[in-house]
Amino acid sequence: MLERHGIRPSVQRTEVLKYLIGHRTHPTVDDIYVALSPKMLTLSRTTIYNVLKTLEESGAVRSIVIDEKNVRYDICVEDHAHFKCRRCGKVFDLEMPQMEMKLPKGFEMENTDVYYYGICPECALKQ
Amino acid sequence: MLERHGIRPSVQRTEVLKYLIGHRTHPTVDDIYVALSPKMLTLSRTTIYNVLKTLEESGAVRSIVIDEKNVRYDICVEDHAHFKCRRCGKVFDLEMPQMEMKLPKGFEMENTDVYYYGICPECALKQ
DNA sequence: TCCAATATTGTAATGATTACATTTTTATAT
DNA sequence: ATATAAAAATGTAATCATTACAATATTGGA
Repeated sequence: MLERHGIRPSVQRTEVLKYLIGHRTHPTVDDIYVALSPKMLTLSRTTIYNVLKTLEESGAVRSIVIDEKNVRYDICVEDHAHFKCRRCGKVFDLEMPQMEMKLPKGFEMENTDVYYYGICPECALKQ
Repeated sequence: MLERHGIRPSVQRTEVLKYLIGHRTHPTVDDIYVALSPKMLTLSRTTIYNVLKTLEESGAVRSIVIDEKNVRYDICVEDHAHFKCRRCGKVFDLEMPQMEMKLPKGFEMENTDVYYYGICPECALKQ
């Protein structure tokens, strides 16, 4: 998969990518670092930043900035929307809605981010 | 307007609100500070943060987090979308699109943010 | 006018991200 | 296998927006 995106595979790149594939929870840099560092004793946070930057530039992952201080990463790069639960904080992938927009003359739109906020099913049941 | 939102009017609150009403450019905290501090010599950045927090909590303004490090503020609190020009960086208010979404069972949606990215009319003409 | 509540101010702390110099690893040619 | 040059990883220090907090100032009502 790395090679398909023109990225030279290294141990660190492979592990970060594997983590993202296995954990579709939109982890932060720190989530990834905390998860991987016990197995990779010399792993550095900076490396995670570097790897994610490389992966994002090649289009292998996508970053999402939803309502908070730190950036999250998503292995799913197809067009989709995100839902953030304001109770538990989890971020879910949702289908992109059909949108009918009247873009004023002259605006050239390239892409769209859609973020929903509310309560997720699990938290809704708890109340 | 402040009183309508249950906020005690102070010089600082009034000036920040006036600035937002007069500058619909989605300014950052720093934009506001740089603009107002020459006229209010003792003005503090912290005050701007405090004022904006108060204004946002009362629903008088809305904050937007679009693709960057610092938060922007918008006096227009009605439901609308935002367009960010990737060339000049300006943020524009746009009409909220008609959206037809299939929200999976159990998700309780409260509000939605829609962000467009692309080239604004002015920058499109320049090229 | 006085007093208590509230707001403002300035400094210091926080915390995510980046810059950068050093070390390590990798791929290739010898 | 060895040497070498390019690329990647590492760790420390810097940056910068935001927040915490304590001190000072302002406000509105008794």
